[in-house]
Amino acid sequence: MADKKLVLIDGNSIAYRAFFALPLLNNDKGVYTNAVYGFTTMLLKILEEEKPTHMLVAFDAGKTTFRHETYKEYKGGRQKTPPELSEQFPVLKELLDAFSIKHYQLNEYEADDIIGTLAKQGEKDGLDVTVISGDKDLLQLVSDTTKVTLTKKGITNVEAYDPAFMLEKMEVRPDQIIDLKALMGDSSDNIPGVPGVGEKTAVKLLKQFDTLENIYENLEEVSGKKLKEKLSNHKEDAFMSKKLVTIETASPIEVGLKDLDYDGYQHKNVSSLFKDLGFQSLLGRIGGDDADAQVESALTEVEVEKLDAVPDDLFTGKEAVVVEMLEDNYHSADIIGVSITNENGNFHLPIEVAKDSEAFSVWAADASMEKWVFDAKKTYVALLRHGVELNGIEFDLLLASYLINPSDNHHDIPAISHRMGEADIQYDEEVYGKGAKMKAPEAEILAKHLARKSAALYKLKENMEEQLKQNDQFNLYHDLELPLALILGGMEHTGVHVDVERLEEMRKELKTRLEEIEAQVYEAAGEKFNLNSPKQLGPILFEKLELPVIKKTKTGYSTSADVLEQLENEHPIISKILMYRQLGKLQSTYIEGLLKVVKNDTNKIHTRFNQALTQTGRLSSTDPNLQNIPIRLEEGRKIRQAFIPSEKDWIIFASDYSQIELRVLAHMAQDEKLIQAFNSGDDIHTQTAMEVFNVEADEVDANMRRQAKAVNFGIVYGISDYGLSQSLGITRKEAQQFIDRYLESYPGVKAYMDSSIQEAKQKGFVTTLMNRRRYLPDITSRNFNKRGFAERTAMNTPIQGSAADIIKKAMIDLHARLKEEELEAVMLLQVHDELILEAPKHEVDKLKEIVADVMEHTVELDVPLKVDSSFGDTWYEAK
DNA sequence: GAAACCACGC
DNA sequence: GACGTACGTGGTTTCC
Repeated sequence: MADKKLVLIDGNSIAYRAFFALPLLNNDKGVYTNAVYGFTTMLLKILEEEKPTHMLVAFDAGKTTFRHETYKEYKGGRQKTPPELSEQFPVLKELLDAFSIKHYQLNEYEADDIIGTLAKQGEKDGLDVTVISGDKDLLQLVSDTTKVTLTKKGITNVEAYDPAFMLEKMEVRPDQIIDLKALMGDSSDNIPGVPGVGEKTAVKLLKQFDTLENIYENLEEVSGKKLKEKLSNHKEDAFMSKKLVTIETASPIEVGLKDLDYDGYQHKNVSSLFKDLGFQSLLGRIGGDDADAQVESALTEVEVEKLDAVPDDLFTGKEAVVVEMLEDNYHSADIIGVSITNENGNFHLPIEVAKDSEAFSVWAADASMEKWVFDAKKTYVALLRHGVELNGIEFDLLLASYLINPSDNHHDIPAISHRMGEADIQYDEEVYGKGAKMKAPEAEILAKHLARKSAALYKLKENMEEQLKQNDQFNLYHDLELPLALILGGMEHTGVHVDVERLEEMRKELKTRLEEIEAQVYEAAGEKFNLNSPKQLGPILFEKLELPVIKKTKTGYSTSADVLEQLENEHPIISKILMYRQLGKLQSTYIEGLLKVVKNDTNKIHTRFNQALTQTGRLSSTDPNLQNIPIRLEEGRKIRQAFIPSEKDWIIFASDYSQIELRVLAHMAQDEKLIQAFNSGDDIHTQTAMEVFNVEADEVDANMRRQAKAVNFGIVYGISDYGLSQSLGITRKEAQQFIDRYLESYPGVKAYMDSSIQEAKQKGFVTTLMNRRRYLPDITSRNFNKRGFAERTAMNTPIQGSAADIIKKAMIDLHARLKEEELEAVMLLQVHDELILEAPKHEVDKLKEIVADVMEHTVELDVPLKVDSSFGDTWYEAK
């Protein structure tokens, strides 16, 4: 037994194993960590059990290897690495650095070759060698002094192969592994082998003939005519395969054993990273006496100059700017500091210095001076509140990150930095605390934290823009989302005027009615209870009143509206509960909810549109959500009476796209029938009913139209047969039949849907008209559910996302047009397929023409876009 | 503070 | 046959 021990780890293989073995968890900062976590548990185990004196983790480099010269289809057809995994590789390397473990990759070579080369050197120098991988190919390296440990199931469940165990388990010797692979091939690496020869046959042949060469020299002795034929027909494939699977043990590596000395890690580096990654459970496993002590941060020192006046020569025309607030509502939050980074360094400005400085305001307003920010809208609105107009915003890290991959939630400077392999920054939570404990740190710490943020911003611009260009998304980013951010900022800042007295009136009226209904419910139930509690309501309905149980939830009886509606004829209490729910919702969410957020000095509401959240490209609206103000039921619709113009003799003006998603579908699918349907101008749901039920227009009754409408709805939102069955109250089978009939009626749509799924499988993502992306890693999942969901998403996102692209572009065009025509009208809200404006009454005629014109022609599709407009003294009247 | 349930819009 | 099913936001209750 040698006293020196070399451990060689196949980094890619173990990372892949860990990624697929563990659920896709991310830490509280939104960085995916499952592969890193799995890798770490394995690493800790190895350190404990193997006690290596020399160590290295090898990674694959890039796309091509010298093997591609032999066979250009090598590893062809392989699924692209999911972005959720690729983004973990930089973190993995950080982890290895923290453990002081050497890692290495070499252009044109695979991790296998690096490992093979070092294993041979180790053997020669008399070291015990252990190779760790999940790839059976590595077994060819097994010898008396080299053992290969393969992951079995999961990540820490492993099996160690020495020559004896190999013979027992694989029935071949280590040197026969390459012959074995040459015969059986390997579909995951696209290695052909001999078709029809699997593991069993290959082992049998090798037992008889020992080597591949020997098999072919004695082909006549091979038993079985078919097998002989197959072997002789694919001789070239077999020998090429052998060449491909043979590990290069003399690769031109630039590291040697002397570089691989391993004498443990610095405890503080590892524990600090574990804390960063949220690996609380692993902290205990690395022991150390300061496990609970405050870990000093591993950050490098940052230089920042604190300014109490703005010097004339501060600005260069290319600066990264961070305007920091603690609370997330930038319409009211205090600015706690401003940080600027340019080629001369980092500079910190207290907000009083910034907003009172003439030089700062002039620079801010100067569009020729570039500003690079994270969240243009937030930065713009926050400064606007302090009377500073920010022009010349050239870069928005938030929008860039969102467009590159919307599913990477948590788009913030530290998280993005870590994803890009820049660790020299802390998360806000670490500096400010969270929840009730959140507060600004002392000035020195704050200045440094903000300096790190603006410095990161300054550094990341080039790389992010490069990624956008490579994705062909730079136009989407630069000419659509970035200008839109400022328009949205303007809308939010303008706010929507509210008739507070009207809301108060409604509240009083509702309060009385709610109390009446509540009393009636208690009367009918025979006891008082909390009517807002499903947990208390359940037993009353289903035990005391013995109503039939239709659906259960995880925790008890379901009392949702669709359940209650089915019970309406069973007991008079039900309709009262439904009414209570309906009115209660209006009262708490809308009346009281809106009253809570009205600014008392102006009676205005300032929502925030989240432009970097939805997976489809739509906006969302919070605090309050003005995209879900009731309209369907009259009772709720009256809420809209409280939304009024901000000036006397002004009106509310609303324009909405008619069936934009279905029109987009017709265009993208190039379905003749659907295009024809829209060109004819007839009612689309009736048209669908005619197709699906195979009847003439005058035979379509209300029920058929209703069903056709639900199917159209399903197509647009990508719902499943189950979803459609729920909305129509039919069985899943019947729903599936509807969908099938729809797709038969519109063969172009069917072909398009299939191609979307294919595209997702091939590229790993789908795209919209303007190149927005959505990654769908689940598209190849073996889990029926996940895959089904991914498939429906692949069909639906290009439609919904393209519609989102279009209305966003319309907003930019309309903004420009209103200015051009010198109208006072302003946009207030966007609700996915409609725009709400306010304007002086006398502009109405012009608006009717202009708004529809802009919206209908912002893009030209193969079907017309149609817009309906209306106006009135309140949002309610604009219908 | 988080999870569960419910309900509103597109 | 699985297993839980468009995208969001927000209110209330309940539990830790």
